[in-house]
Amino acid sequence: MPFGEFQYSVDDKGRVIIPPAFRDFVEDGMVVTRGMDSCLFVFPMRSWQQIEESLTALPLTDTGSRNFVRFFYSGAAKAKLDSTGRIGLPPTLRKFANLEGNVMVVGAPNRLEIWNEDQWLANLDAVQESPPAPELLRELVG
Amino acid sequence: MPFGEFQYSVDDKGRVIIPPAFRDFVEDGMVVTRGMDSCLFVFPMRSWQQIEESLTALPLTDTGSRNFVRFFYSGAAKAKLDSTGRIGLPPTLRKFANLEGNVMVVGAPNRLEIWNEDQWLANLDAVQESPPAPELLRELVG
DNA sequence: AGGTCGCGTGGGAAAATGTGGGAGATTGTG
DNA sequence: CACAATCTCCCACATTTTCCCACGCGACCT
Repeated sequence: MPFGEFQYSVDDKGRVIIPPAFRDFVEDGMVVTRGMDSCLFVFPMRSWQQIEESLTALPLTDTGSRNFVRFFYSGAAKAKLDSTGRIGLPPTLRKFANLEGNVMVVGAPNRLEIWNEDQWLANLDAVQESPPAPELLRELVG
Repeated sequence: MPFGEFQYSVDDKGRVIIPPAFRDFVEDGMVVTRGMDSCLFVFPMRSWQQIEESLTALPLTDTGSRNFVRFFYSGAAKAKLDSTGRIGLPPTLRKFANLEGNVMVVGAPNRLEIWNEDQWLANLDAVQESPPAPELLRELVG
Protein backbone atom coordinates (compact mmCIF):
# COMPACT_ATOMS: atom_id res chain seq x y z
CA MET A 1 0.00 0.00 0.00
CA PRO A 2 1.27 3.48 -0.80
CA PHE A 3 1.76 5.78 2.16
CA GLY A 4 3.49 9.08 2.79
CA GLU A 5 2.84 12.62 1.60
CA PHE A 6 4.81 14.52 -1.01
CA GLN A 7 4.74 18.11 -2.13
CA TYR A 8 5.04 19.09 -5.79
CA SER A 9 3.95 21.80 -8.15
CA VAL A 10 1.63 21.70 -11.13
CA ASP A 11 3.37 23.09 -14.20
CA ASP A 12 1.86 25.22 -16.95
CA LYS A 13 0.83 22.15 -18.88
CA GLY A 14 -1.12 20.69 -15.98
CA ARG A 15 1.32 17.93 -15.18
CA VAL A 16 1.89 16.50 -11.68
CA ILE A 17 4.70 14.26 -10.49
CA ILE A 18 3.84 10.89 -9.01
CA PRO A 19 6.34 10.20 -6.20
CA PRO A 20 8.92 7.55 -7.08
CA ALA A 21 7.73 5.49 -4.13
CA PHE A 22 4.25 5.23 -5.72
CA ARG A 23 5.23 4.48 -9.28
CA ASP A 24 5.15 0.72 -8.95
CA PHE A 25 1.63 1.08 -7.65
CA VAL A 26 0.37 2.70 -10.85
CA GLU A 27 2.85 1.52 -13.44
CA ASP A 28 0.19 -0.37 -15.42
CA GLY A 29 -1.84 2.77 -15.91
CA MET A 30 -4.33 4.48 -13.65
CA VAL A 31 -7.66 6.28 -13.54
CA VAL A 32 -8.06 9.69 -11.93
CA THR A 33 -11.51 10.65 -10.62
CA ARG A 34 -13.26 13.30 -8.63
CA GLY A 35 -12.88 12.37 -4.97
CA MET A 36 -14.40 13.39 -1.67
CA ASP A 37 -13.47 16.62 0.14
CA SER A 38 -12.33 18.33 -3.07
CA CYS A 39 -9.37 16.11 -3.80
CA LEU A 40 -8.71 13.71 -6.65
CA PHE A 41 -8.59 9.93 -6.32
CA VAL A 42 -6.06 7.95 -8.31
CA PHE A 43 -6.79 4.25 -8.73
CA PRO A 44 -4.50 1.71 -10.33
CA MET A 45 -6.11 0.23 -13.42
CA ARG A 46 -6.88 -3.13 -11.81
CA SER A 47 -8.80 -1.46 -8.96
CA TRP A 48 -10.72 0.72 -11.35
CA GLN A 49 -12.04 -2.28 -13.22
CA GLN A 50 -13.63 -3.54 -10.01
CA ILE A 51 -15.12 -0.12 -9.31
CA GLU A 52 -16.48 -0.03 -12.82
CA GLU A 53 -18.27 -3.31 -12.27
CA SER A 54 -19.85 -2.02 -9.08
CA LEU A 55 -21.03 1.12 -10.84
CA THR A 56 -22.39 -0.75 -13.82
CA ALA A 57 -24.41 -2.95 -11.49
CA LEU A 58 -26.28 -0.02 -9.96
CA PRO A 59 -29.91 0.35 -11.06
CA LEU A 60 -30.77 2.93 -13.74
CA THR A 61 -34.21 3.39 -12.27
CA ASP A 62 -33.03 5.22 -9.18
CA THR A 63 -32.23 8.91 -9.70
CA GLY A 64 -29.74 8.91 -6.83
CA SER A 65 -27.57 6.13 -8.13
CA ARG A 66 -27.91 7.42 -11.70
CA ASN A 67 -26.41 10.73 -10.66
CA PHE A 68 -23.83 9.07 -8.47
CA VAL A 69 -22.64 7.01 -11.40
CA ARG A 70 -22.55 10.11 -13.58
CA PHE A 71 -20.46 11.92 -10.99
CA PHE A 72 -17.76 9.28 -10.90
CA TYR A 73 -17.89 8.10 -14.45
CA SER A 74 -17.85 11.50 -16.08
CA GLY A 75 -15.04 12.72 -13.86
CA ALA A 76 -12.80 9.79 -14.61
CA ALA A 77 -9.75 10.09 -16.83
CA LYS A 78 -7.21 7.53 -17.92
CA ALA A 79 -3.61 8.49 -17.17
CA LYS A 80 -0.21 7.00 -17.81
CA LEU A 81 3.17 7.86 -16.37
CA ASP A 82 5.39 9.69 -18.82
CA SER A 83 9.09 8.93 -19.08
CA THR A 84 9.86 11.13 -16.06
CA GLY A 85 7.09 9.86 -13.79
CA ARG A 86 4.42 12.52 -14.32
CA ILE A 87 0.79 12.43 -15.37
CA GLY A 88 -1.28 15.07 -17.15
CA LEU A 89 -4.48 16.18 -15.45
CA PRO A 90 -7.49 17.28 -17.54
CA PRO A 91 -8.52 20.91 -16.96
CA THR A 92 -11.87 19.82 -15.55
CA LEU A 93 -10.29 17.80 -12.78
CA ARG A 94 -7.67 20.41 -12.06
CA LYS A 95 -10.38 22.96 -11.56
CA PHE A 96 -12.48 20.63 -9.44
CA ALA A 97 -9.69 20.03 -6.92
CA ASN A 98 -8.24 23.53 -7.10
CA LEU A 99 -4.87 22.31 -8.34
CA GLU A 100 -2.57 25.25 -9.05
CA GLY A 101 0.86 25.99 -7.68
CA ASN A 102 1.68 23.64 -4.83
CA VAL A 103 -0.12 20.33 -4.50
CA MET A 104 0.22 17.30 -2.26
CA VAL A 105 0.27 13.73 -3.47
CA VAL A 106 -0.58 11.42 -0.59
CA GLY A 107 -0.91 7.69 -0.15
CA ALA A 108 -4.17 6.07 0.93
CA PRO A 109 -5.45 2.50 1.21
CA ASN A 110 -5.88 1.20 -2.35
CA ARG A 111 -5.45 4.59 -3.94
CA LEU A 112 -3.58 7.89 -4.10
CA GLU A 113 -5.01 11.31 -3.44
CA ILE A 114 -4.03 14.65 -4.97
CA TRP A 115 -4.74 17.77 -2.94
CA ASN A 116 -4.37 21.48 -3.14
CA GLU A 117 -1.66 22.08 -0.51
CA ASP A 118 -3.57 24.63 1.54
CA GLN A 119 -6.68 22.50 1.65
CA TRP A 120 -4.62 19.51 2.68
CA LEU A 121 -3.06 21.41 5.56
CA ALA A 122 -6.38 22.85 6.63
CA ASN A 123 -7.87 19.39 6.59
CA LEU A 124 -5.05 18.07 8.74
CA ASP A 125 -5.58 20.85 11.26
CA ALA A 126 -9.27 20.10 11.40
CA VAL A 127 -8.54 16.47 12.19
CA GLN A 128 -6.25 17.44 15.04
CA GLU A 129 -8.82 19.74 16.58
CA SER A 130 -11.53 17.12 16.47
CA PRO A 131 -9.74 13.82 16.95
CA PRO A 132 -11.33 10.57 15.87
CA ALA A 133 -13.54 8.67 18.25
CA PRO A 134 -11.59 6.88 21.00
CA GLU A 135 -12.82 3.48 19.94
CA LEU A 136 -11.21 3.95 16.54
CA LEU A 137 -7.92 4.87 18.12
CA ARG A 138 -8.00 1.96 20.52
CA GLU A 139 -8.47 -0.39 17.66
CA LEU A 140 -5.47 1.18 15.97
CA VAL A 141 -2.81 1.35 18.64
CA GLY A 142 -4.12 -1.33 20.95
CA MET B 1 -16.56 1.32 -20.94
CA PRO B 2 -16.36 4.97 -21.96
CA PHE B 3 -15.72 7.47 -19.18
CA GLY B 4 -14.75 11.12 -18.90
CA GLU B 5 -16.39 14.38 -19.93
CA PHE B 6 -15.48 16.54 -22.90
CA GLN B 7 -16.59 19.96 -24.02
CA TYR B 8 -17.26 20.78 -27.65
CA SER B 9 -19.38 23.07 -29.75
CA VAL B 10 -22.19 22.26 -32.17
CA ASP B 11 -21.39 23.81 -35.55
CA ASP B 12 -23.83 25.43 -37.97
CA LYS B 13 -24.54 22.09 -39.57
CA GLY B 14 -25.52 20.44 -36.31
CA ARG B 15 -22.43 18.31 -36.01
CA VAL B 16 -20.86 17.22 -32.71
CA ILE B 17 -17.45 15.71 -32.11
CA ILE B 18 -17.24 12.32 -30.46
CA PRO B 19 -14.14 12.34 -28.23
CA PRO B 20 -11.26 10.24 -29.54
CA ALA B 21 -11.39 8.14 -26.39
CA PHE B 22 -14.95 7.06 -27.26
CA ARG B 23 -14.54 6.33 -30.95
CA ASP B 24 -13.71 2.66 -30.55
CA PHE B 25 -16.89 2.32 -28.57
CA VAL B 26 -19.09 3.46 -31.46
CA GLU B 27 -16.98 2.69 -34.49
CA ASP B 28 -19.50 0.18 -35.85
CA GLY B 29 -22.23 2.78 -35.94
CA MET B 30 -24.56 4.05 -33.25
CA VAL B 31 -28.11 5.09 -32.45
CA VAL B 32 -28.95 8.44 -30.86
CA THR B 33 -32.14 8.72 -28.85
CA ARG B 34 -33.95 10.98 -26.43
CA GLY B 35 -32.57 10.32 -22.94
CA MET B 36 -33.48 11.00 -19.35
CA ASP B 37 -32.98 14.44 -17.78
CA SER B 38 -33.05 16.28 -21.13
CA CYS B 39 -29.93 14.80 -22.59
CA LEU B 40 -29.35 12.49 -25.54
CA PHE B 41 -28.33 8.85 -25.22
CA VAL B 42 -25.91 7.36 -27.71
CA PHE B 43 -25.82 3.56 -27.93
CA PRO B 44 -23.41 1.49 -29.97
CA MET B 45 -25.26 -0.47 -32.62
CA ARG B 46 -24.83 -3.84 -30.89
CA SER B 47 -26.43 -2.51 -27.67
CA TRP B 48 -29.28 -0.92 -29.58
CA GLN B 49 -30.31 -4.23 -31.07
CA GLN B 50 -30.80 -5.61 -27.57
CA ILE B 51 -32.74 -2.54 -26.52
CA GLU B 52 -34.94 -2.90 -29.57
CA GLU B 53 -35.79 -6.44 -28.56
CA SER B 54 -36.63 -5.37 -25.02
CA LEU B 55 -38.89 -2.63 -26.33
CA THR B 56 -40.62 -5.00 -28.71
CA ALA B 57 -41.37 -7.33 -25.81
CA LEU B 58 -43.26 -4.67 -23.86
CA PRO B 59 -47.05 -5.14 -23.71
CA LEU B 60 -49.13 -3.02 -26.09
CA THR B 61 -51.95 -2.98 -23.59
CA ASP B 62 -50.22 -0.75 -21.07
CA THR B 63 -50.35 3.00 -21.71
CA GLY B 64 -47.13 3.60 -19.82
CA SER B 65 -45.01 1.20 -21.81
CA ARG B 66 -46.66 2.36 -25.04
CA ASN B 67 -45.52 5.90 -24.36
CA PHE B 68 -42.13 4.73 -23.19
CA VAL B 69 -41.56 2.92 -26.46
CA ARG B 70 -42.71 6.00 -28.40
CA PHE B 71 -40.25 8.15 -26.44
CA PHE B 72 -37.28 6.02 -27.41
CA TYR B 73 -38.29 4.64 -30.76
CA SER B 74 -39.59 7.71 -32.49
CA GLY B 75 -36.64 9.82 -31.44
CA ALA B 76 -34.02 7.31 -32.49
CA ALA B 77 -31.62 8.16 -35.28
CA LYS B 78 -28.82 6.17 -36.81
CA ALA B 79 -25.45 7.91 -36.88
CA LYS B 80 -21.99 7.17 -38.18
CA LEU B 81 -18.65 8.80 -37.48
CA ASP B 82 -17.39 10.93 -40.33
CA SER B 83 -13.72 10.92 -41.25
CA THR B 84 -12.88 13.40 -38.50
CA GLY B 85 -14.86 11.72 -35.73
CA ARG B 86 -18.09 13.72 -35.76
CA ILE B 87 -21.75 12.81 -36.05
CA GLY B 88 -24.67 14.85 -37.37
CA LEU B 89 -27.63 15.36 -35.05
CA PRO B 90 -31.16 15.66 -36.46
CA PRO B 91 -32.83 19.02 -35.70
CA THR B 92 -35.50 17.29 -33.61
CA LEU B 93 -33.00 15.80 -31.21
CA ARG B 94 -30.93 18.95 -31.11
CA LYS B 95 -33.99 20.88 -30.06
CA PHE B 96 -35.04 18.26 -27.52
CA ALA B 97 -31.75 18.44 -25.62
CA ASN B 98 -31.18 22.15 -26.16
CA LEU B 99 -27.96 21.60 -28.08
CA GLU B 100 -26.57 24.90 -29.30
CA GLY B 101 -23.19 26.46 -28.69
CA ASN B 102 -21.30 24.52 -26.05
CA VAL B 103 -22.22 20.93 -25.32
CA MET B 104 -20.75 18.18 -23.18
CA VAL B 105 -20.17 14.63 -24.35
CA VAL B 106 -19.86 12.34 -21.33
CA GLY B 107 -19.26 8.65 -20.81
CA ALA B 108 -21.69 6.40 -18.96
CA PRO B 109 -21.97 2.65 -18.48
CA ASN B 110 -22.96 1.11 -21.84
CA ARG B 111 -23.67 4.45 -23.50
CA LEU B 112 -22.68 8.05 -24.09
CA GLU B 113 -24.66 11.13 -23.16
CA ILE B 114 -24.79 14.50 -24.89
CA TRP B 115 -25.75 17.49 -22.76
CA ASN B 116 -26.28 21.17 -23.05
CA GLU B 117 -23.29 22.49 -21.09
CA ASP B 118 -25.22 24.64 -18.64
CA GLN B 119 -27.68 21.89 -17.85
CA TRP B 120 -24.83 19.45 -17.30
CA LEU B 121 -23.08 21.77 -14.87
CA ALA B 122 -26.30 22.45 -13.00
CA ASN B 123 -26.92 18.74 -12.68
CA LEU B 124 -23.41 18.10 -11.37
CA ASP B 125 -23.77 20.83 -8.78
CA ALA B 126 -26.98 19.31 -7.58
CA VAL B 127 -25.29 15.96 -7.12
CA GLN B 128 -22.45 17.45 -5.12
CA GLU B 129 -24.79 19.22 -2.77
CA SER B 130 -26.63 16.02 -1.97
CA PRO B 131 -23.91 13.45 -1.32
CA PRO B 132 -24.39 9.84 -2.27
CA ALA B 133 -25.63 7.23 0.14
CA PRO B 134 -22.87 5.79 2.36
CA GLU B 135 -23.47 2.26 1.17
CA LEU B 136 -22.63 3.30 -2.38
CA LEU B 137 -19.36 4.80 -1.22
CA ARG B 138 -18.37 1.80 0.80
CA GLU B 139 -18.76 -0.34 -2.24
CA LEU B 140 -16.43 1.97 -4.11
CA VAL B 141 -13.44 2.55 -1.92
CA GLY B 142 -13.67 -0.59 0.14
C1' DA C 1 35.94 16.27 -1.43
C1' DG C 2 34.79 14.72 -5.87
C1' DG C 3 32.01 11.93 -8.62
C1' DT C 4 27.87 9.49 -9.64
C1' DC C 5 23.24 8.65 -9.50
C1' DG C 6 18.46 9.86 -8.99
C1' DC C 7 15.02 13.21 -9.13
C1' DG C 8 12.30 17.68 -10.15
C1' DT C 9 11.53 21.00 -13.64
C1' DG C 10 11.22 23.23 -18.00
C1' DG C 11 11.15 23.26 -22.93
C1' DG C 12 10.78 21.70 -27.86
C1' DA C 13 9.39 18.76 -31.73
C1' DA C 14 6.17 15.67 -33.67
C1' DA C 15 1.74 13.79 -33.79
C1' DA C 16 -3.11 14.16 -33.02
C1' DT C 17 -7.19 16.83 -32.62
C1' DG C 18 -10.90 20.67 -33.23
C1' DT C 19 -13.07 23.38 -36.49
C1' DG C 20 -14.43 25.36 -40.83
C1' DG C 21 -15.51 24.99 -45.60
C1' DG C 22 -16.55 22.94 -50.25
C1' DA C 23 -18.04 19.45 -53.80
C1' DG C 24 -20.90 15.68 -54.85
C1' DA C 25 -25.01 12.91 -53.74
C1' DT C 26 -29.72 12.80 -52.25
C1' DT C 27 -34.26 14.20 -51.16
C1' DG C 28 -38.43 16.95 -51.50
C1' DT C 29 -41.14 19.91 -54.39
C1' DG C 30 -43.16 22.24 -58.29
C1' DC D 1 -38.98 15.34 -65.05
C1' DA D 2 -36.23 19.34 -63.53
C1' DC D 3 -34.80 22.37 -60.13
C1' DA D 4 -33.50 23.80 -55.64
C1' DA D 5 -32.48 23.00 -51.04
C1' DT D 6 -30.51 19.88 -47.94
C1' DC D 7 -27.51 16.54 -46.32
C1' DT D 8 -23.31 13.72 -46.45
C1' DC D 9 -18.71 12.97 -47.15
C1' DC D 10 -14.03 14.46 -47.53
C1' DC D 11 -10.22 17.71 -47.48
C1' DA D 12 -7.28 21.34 -45.30
C1' DC D 13 -5.43 24.20 -41.72
C1' DA D 14 -4.37 25.99 -37.05
C1' DT D 15 -4.24 24.83 -32.56
C1' DT D 16 -3.57 21.79 -28.93
C1' DT D 17 -1.82 17.92 -26.76
C1' DT D 18 1.49 14.30 -26.13
C1' DC D 19 5.90 12.46 -25.94
C1' DC D 20 10.71 12.69 -25.22
C1' DC D 21 14.98 14.96 -24.31
C1' DA D 22 18.12 17.94 -21.61
C1' DC D 23 19.49 20.76 -17.81
C1' DG D 24 20.41 21.68 -12.85
C1' DC D 25 20.02 20.60 -8.17
C1' DG D 26 20.76 17.70 -4.26
C1' DA D 27 21.87 13.41 -1.94
C1' DC D 28 24.58 9.61 -1.40
C1' DC D 29 28.65 6.79 -1.96
C1' DT D 30 33.42 6.13 -2.40
